[in-house]
Amino acid sequence: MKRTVTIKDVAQKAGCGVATVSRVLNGSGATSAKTRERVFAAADSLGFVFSDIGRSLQSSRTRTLGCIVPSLANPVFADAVQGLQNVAQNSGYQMLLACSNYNEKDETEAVRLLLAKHVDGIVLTVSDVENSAALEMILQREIPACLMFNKPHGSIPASGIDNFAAAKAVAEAFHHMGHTDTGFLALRFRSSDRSRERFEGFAAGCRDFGMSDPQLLEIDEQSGDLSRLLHDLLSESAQLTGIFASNDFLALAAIRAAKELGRRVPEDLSIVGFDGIEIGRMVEPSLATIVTDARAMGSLAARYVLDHLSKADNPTSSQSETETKAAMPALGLSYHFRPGASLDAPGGKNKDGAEAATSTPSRHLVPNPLLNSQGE
Amino acid sequence: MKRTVTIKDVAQKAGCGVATVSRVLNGSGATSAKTRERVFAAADSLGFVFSDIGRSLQSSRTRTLGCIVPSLANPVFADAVQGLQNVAQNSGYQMLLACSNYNEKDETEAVRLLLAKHVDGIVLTVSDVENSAALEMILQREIPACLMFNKPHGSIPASGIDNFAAAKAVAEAFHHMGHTDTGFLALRFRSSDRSRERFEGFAAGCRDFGMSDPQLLEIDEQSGDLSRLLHDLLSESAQLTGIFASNDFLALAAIRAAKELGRRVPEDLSIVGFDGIEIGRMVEPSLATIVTDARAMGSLAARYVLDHLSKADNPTSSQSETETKAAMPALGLSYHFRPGASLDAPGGKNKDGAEAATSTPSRHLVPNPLLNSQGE
DNA sequence: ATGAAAGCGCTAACAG
DNA sequence: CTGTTAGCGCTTTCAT
Repeated sequence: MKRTVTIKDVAQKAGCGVATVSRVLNGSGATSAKTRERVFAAADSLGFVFSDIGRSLQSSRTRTLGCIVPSLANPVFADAVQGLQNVAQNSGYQMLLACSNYNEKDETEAVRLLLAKHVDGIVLTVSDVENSAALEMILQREIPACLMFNKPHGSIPASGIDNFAAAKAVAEAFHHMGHTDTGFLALRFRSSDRSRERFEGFAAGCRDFGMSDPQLLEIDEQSGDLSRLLHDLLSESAQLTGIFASNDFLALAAIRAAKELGRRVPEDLSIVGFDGIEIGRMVEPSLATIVTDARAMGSLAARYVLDHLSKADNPTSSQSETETKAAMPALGLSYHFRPGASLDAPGGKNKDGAEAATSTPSRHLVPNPLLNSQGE
Repeated sequence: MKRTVTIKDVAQKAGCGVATVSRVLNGSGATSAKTRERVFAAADSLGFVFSDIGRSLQSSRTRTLGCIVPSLANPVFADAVQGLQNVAQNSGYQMLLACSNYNEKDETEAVRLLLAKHVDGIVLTVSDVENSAALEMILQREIPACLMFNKPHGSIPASGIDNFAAAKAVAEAFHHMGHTDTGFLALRFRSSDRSRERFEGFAAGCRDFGMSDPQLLEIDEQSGDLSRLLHDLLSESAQLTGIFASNDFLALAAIRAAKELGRRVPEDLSIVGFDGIEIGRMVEPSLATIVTDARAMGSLAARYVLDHLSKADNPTSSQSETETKAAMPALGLSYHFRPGASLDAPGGKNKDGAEAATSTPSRHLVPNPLLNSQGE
């Protein structure tokens, strides 16, 4: 690897001091036209680029955001990262990305590394907000941060939707179709607060609508392959007419498993997902689900963090004067229920016809000032 | 944001010099048990973490890999990044991720930023290998790098498959089903060397099998929304019985568009994709496609780069003595054709029955020494 | 308008 | 065994 060209090299070639080079190339301080000329020429011919690491050491800012998601295999997270990435890029920030692989050890280690790298802010999704060493480290360091998909924690806000309410809307949809015996299907139930919130909301909804309590169908990630586990689970709960899966991925897998078991979807079993990934609209039957805007979650979180970088470093920041440091509520995003062929009345005898599916009144809009028309 | 705890603070609290702290915490050099004790205690109570930026400045290594992909919205790239991420993480490297948004300007800018941040290596996918300012910068800096999805360029290897050959296999599949009039559907044809290679391979295959030359159906990304453009394109080329889309995303969109136009797939129009994303197996009709292992492309590229970091910095490196600097071939990966319901004989009268689809002899295995059983 | 020098956090070389 | 110091690349006073 070629030796790096430093500001010294440029100074030497231009026949001036390093300070002058800095001033010229940064447009700071006054310089004479002739020096400018020589410096530009020298820098150019040498292919000089400022070293961000020298710069960072001096300024204690890295113009880098850290991001931690469980995995990129789930499009929901990939989308969120994309949203974050776009915002960051447009603001001249780079992104250090780490995956927690759904486990807390990697999560904590990732934060440690990001802090060591002195990222200016962090956007992340943790498995359990209430019990995360990673979050504690962030809180202690008082570095600007924002959660995605989770609930707010301490002074750290969260961009996401109201999982509880959304899950309740799913119960409503099932009820609307005449279901009473349902199940909630979850992978990593214990270690995912999102999963738990959705279950609670669903259960509450079922109670509200006079349905039986949903049965918890939990999949232990470690014990074998998903498809076999699903087969077992579905066989054991043949009495259920509807299943709410904690995310679309799982819902899709469940549909496949049900089909393999010879159960028709939705005639024999209705299935509803959560997330609203695009694929859901292309599969057969199309997937009924809660649609969320993962991309927006990423953008919103990124914008929040960028807006809260230390004032000194962020002169253009639009921090509102009225904002208090104490309360840090959720950055609420809208969601809505998307009907799909995977949900019908038990036995497929939906009397209302196709219209019934779309009549469920479940669009929830939460105006968000941070989300402006400029998009990302 | 709380002031960062530095090695000096620890030294002061432990009542010793900074060098001692460094020695103790890094396990380098000899130290007495009592000092060790005090240093650990001090560091611990202060919550000290080494600053990578100070370290990097001194060592000129960042333990960071740069990665540039067109977008994360396409699961193919998300998977590749995931593969890269896993390898990097396991080797103690972090990843700076940038998206080029399929345009060369962002691509070049991203490289500039990564170089400024002094990443130790770069893994990327460019739109056009033959004409990439980004690649030139990398070449000039002589920083370890590896391409993904592209062809090798100069001394930069590429992990990927043989697009030309794979596309030829698609022609074979069409021919096998009795198609003669086909089209090649591409988005961003001009700016994607992958697209072009696939077209060339497909055209060559068509010639080999005595079919008509495939018609090039090009979509100009800028001129309106995809679905309308597809409608137009499909309407104009009603005489074709088969379409090969340059990637699965496009294939899926084409299927949808065809359906909307009232054309049955595959009876009226067969469609084949490229990439083998998982969704393809869940849609209706299931998508015939070339299956590639994007994840492996990422892993392989990462491993290549890690193996080629400057020897001095990478004592454990397993660089082969025989490897020459001159030739830099492709890091070939295997691919295979996956039959699907979206491809049938014209008119849906496939005489061979379902078996025909699977009989296409097109599995290509390329043993790769870099890809060991340890996975990522 | 410009150069010299301090200092950001760290490691390595050199003294003791 | 341990402390002192130089220097990594850069910006920023402070002189000139």
